[in-house]
Amino acid sequence: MPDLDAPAERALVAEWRDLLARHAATACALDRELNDRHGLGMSEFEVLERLAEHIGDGCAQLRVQELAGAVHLSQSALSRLIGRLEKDGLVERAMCDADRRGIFVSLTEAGRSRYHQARPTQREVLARTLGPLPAGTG
Amino acid sequence: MPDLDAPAERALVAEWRDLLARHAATACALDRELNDRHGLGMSEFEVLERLAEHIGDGCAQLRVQELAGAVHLSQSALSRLIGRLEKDGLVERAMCDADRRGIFVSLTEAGRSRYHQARPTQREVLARTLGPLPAGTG
DNA sequence: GCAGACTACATGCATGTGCATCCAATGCGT
DNA sequence: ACGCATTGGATGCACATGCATGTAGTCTGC
Repeated sequence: MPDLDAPAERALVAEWRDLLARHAATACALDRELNDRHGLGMSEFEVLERLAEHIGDGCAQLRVQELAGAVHLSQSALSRLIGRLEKDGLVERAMCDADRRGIFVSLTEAGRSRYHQARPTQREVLARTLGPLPAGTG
Repeated sequence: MPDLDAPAERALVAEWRDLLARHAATACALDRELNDRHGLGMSEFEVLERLAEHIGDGCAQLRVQELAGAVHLSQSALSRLIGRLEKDGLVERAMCDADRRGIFVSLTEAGRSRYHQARPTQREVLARTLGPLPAGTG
């Protein structure tokens, strides 16, 4: 059996706590600023960004499942998130011919515009929150 | 205005996505295993751990506010979390004489026992999930 | 000692999430 | 072509969270 206070274990716990702290700080700040300034949540922005990035690939559409992996959300949560974005006119759902059960999600003009407005805000928050490594964690 | 595709910015985004991925993977695995094997959530475990650690300080009690900072939860969420732990008999709430509006939270025997049972599980998941750094992130 | 500001915690409410499930469509075996 | 397992996505439901607010206790100024 491992000794429970081994240095390796303490380092692991410290790393986990640091990860938790950085995630909480960044996610919180991101959610607040994106919401206040652009009416977007953190995950909504991530989805818009994936869609915007994918457009560069030539095909302006992405299946729901692919997005799920990108934003670390369950399939059901992503389905509703896309529903919200669609309700706000930021994305559109379209069926795809090959797999008629699959849904293609694409950015609307409004969605592209909103994304471009929000991106500097997100980058700014990331720079502010992730940039400065917290010196003393323990 | 900054050029939006500057390397520094891309590095920032990559760091953020890595953080998100590591957090999601670890939190998800942790929640699942702690729940399956010990009936605890991730945050519940964290609270028990803080309480257990604090006992070593000589005083077996912690104010709710102090726990909030440790688990990155809102005050209301923490209040309800403590309520759940109390309902399960894992912690006890006690008033403190000095500030009668403050609440001291302390581990019960059952809580201490549960924590000691759950700790190896948590450490195991951390080692499995955080230990192997993902080599290729970009 | 009392009024008002403030602090610590609890609670009503709206919302986002995951699990289980449901529905539609595809693929496979016969 | 038909039945059955599987996949992609939507939905009912339970639950955890955050915000705003409520309640109890403390502190300051008078």
